[in-house]
Amino acid sequence: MTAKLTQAAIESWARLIRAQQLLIERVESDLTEAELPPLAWYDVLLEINREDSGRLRQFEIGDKVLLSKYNVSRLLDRLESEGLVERQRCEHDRRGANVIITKSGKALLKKMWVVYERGIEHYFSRHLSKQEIEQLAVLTARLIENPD
Amino acid sequence: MTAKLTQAAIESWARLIRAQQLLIERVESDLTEAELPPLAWYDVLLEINREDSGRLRQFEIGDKVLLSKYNVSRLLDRLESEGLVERQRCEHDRRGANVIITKSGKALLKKMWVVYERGIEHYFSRHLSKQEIEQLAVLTARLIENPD
DNA sequence: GCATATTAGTTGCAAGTGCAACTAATTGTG
DNA sequence: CACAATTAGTTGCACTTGCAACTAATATGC
Repeated sequence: MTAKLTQAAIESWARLIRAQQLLIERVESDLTEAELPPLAWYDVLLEINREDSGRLRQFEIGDKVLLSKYNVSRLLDRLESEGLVERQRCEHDRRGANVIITKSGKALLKKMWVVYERGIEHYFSRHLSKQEIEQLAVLTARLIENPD
Repeated sequence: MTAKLTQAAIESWARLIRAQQLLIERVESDLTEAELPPLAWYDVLLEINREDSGRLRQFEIGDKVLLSKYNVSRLLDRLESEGLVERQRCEHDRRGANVIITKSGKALLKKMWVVYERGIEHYFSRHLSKQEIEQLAVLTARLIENPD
């Protein structure tokens, strides 16, 4: 109960939050400038595209990209109306849908990656050594794994 | 132009983003559960409270908490209508306002910190050693400092 | 000193998000 | 098997955010 937080811990926390906000903001702004959709679209398309089966249930998408079910539902509405994904009735569980990525979804993924990759290089990896990148990966993995 | 991104860099980036999203989500959810306002309110109140002068211009708040001017404007509307801050006409620059924190603003800051502090301890510092916290602070500082 | 550009802040509108309530299918329990 | 509980997904509503347009005050350039 008595949280014995050091000043260093608070500062480190604050910087982690801030760094991520800045990075995302910069990449989003690059995407907007290139007249491309936001990162969330990329994330969803990427996860579907990654699957060997070529499809993903909506709740699986939600788990993977950290979106609540209603936001997945509505994000997919937008993607579908842009012809980037399709929803197919699921045979085994007729409550739900399998989502698949279309040809133009894959094309968009490619177009966005050009901008996204440059952003990661530019705002992130350029400023860190191989070892530092590895360190960061280890530490953030620990934070992700530990739900509390 | 030819971004030579390693797989390790991409993975490290992805984890940084993900870790921060999860941490924020957890803290926000703790705040909601405690029937307290979102983190953004805390951030703004904290920045004002930190000032020796006891006041901050709106654009300064925006710079500090990484909010666009229109969002600062509207967030302050909400804070002001809750009696947590006050806007005072600025003498030297009559376009703008000085924002000050009220007694109940300070009280809220304290109440929120109880929950926030526990979150930082729980989701963050508990899982890292002193050295790791320091490492993370150094690396994220580098990312923050380098605008591109 | 005056026209122009810039900066501070606000606001209308469209879009996105969170919450709670809802439908429909599935799973679990007796 | 029947009934309750859970899970997948959608939707209405209120609130938040992003963008662009706006007002008003200050700074700049000739």
